[in-house]
Amino acid sequence: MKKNKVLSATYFQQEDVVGMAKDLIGKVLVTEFEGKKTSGIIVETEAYTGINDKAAHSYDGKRTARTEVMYQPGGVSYVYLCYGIHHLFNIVTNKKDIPQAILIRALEPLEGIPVMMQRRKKVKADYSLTRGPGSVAGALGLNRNHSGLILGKAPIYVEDRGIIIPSAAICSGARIGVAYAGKDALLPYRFWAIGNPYVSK
DNA sequence: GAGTAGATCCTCT
DNA sequence: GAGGATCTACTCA
Repeated sequence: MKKNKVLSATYFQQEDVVGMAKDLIGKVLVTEFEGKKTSGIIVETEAYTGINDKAAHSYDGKRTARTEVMYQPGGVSYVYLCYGIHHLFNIVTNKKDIPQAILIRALEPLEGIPVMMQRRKKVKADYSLTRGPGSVAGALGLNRNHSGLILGKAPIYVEDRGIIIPSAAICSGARIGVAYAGKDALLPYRFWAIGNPYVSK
């Protein structure tokens, strides 16, 4: 019986953001809000490498009230409202003052599926429940009030449940929805588990 | 099945 | 005042 290991903040303070984005595939993201526990296996991520990355909010060291959490030490949540509708959940990584983050794009639901369906106002469970970053945050009950929370304990944490995704089953490619970033949009900073139905097309 | 438009509100200029 | 790290539904074939 494998022991579930909660990833500590120091894990997220490594310098290899892209490597961590890949490593997070197969880990389990857990939230506990209003006494309701929801969790899912991370099956798709994107790395945002901060000041060098035109697609990141923190490009060129831009520092605003919104991006301030990205400058914190790794292991902090960054939740951002996009298009007035969707919340996107990120994990801040690297050391203090280095604004890098990993966007969680898709999960495979494990626990609390009825709660997720309720939050997403769905009557039947299908693959769209946690496919896409806006859906993930919605299903887990995250909103921008949860930005800046420390990961590693309730209500938000990431567990290693011993789920091994072989490197060969992880694909990488260009990111989605960041075409405005020019050539930076083509960087292979997106990772996903091959063949998983929850991964967006 | 593929392509396109609309929703909707916070944030920065 | 404009635009965004998106999703869904609807149209057309």
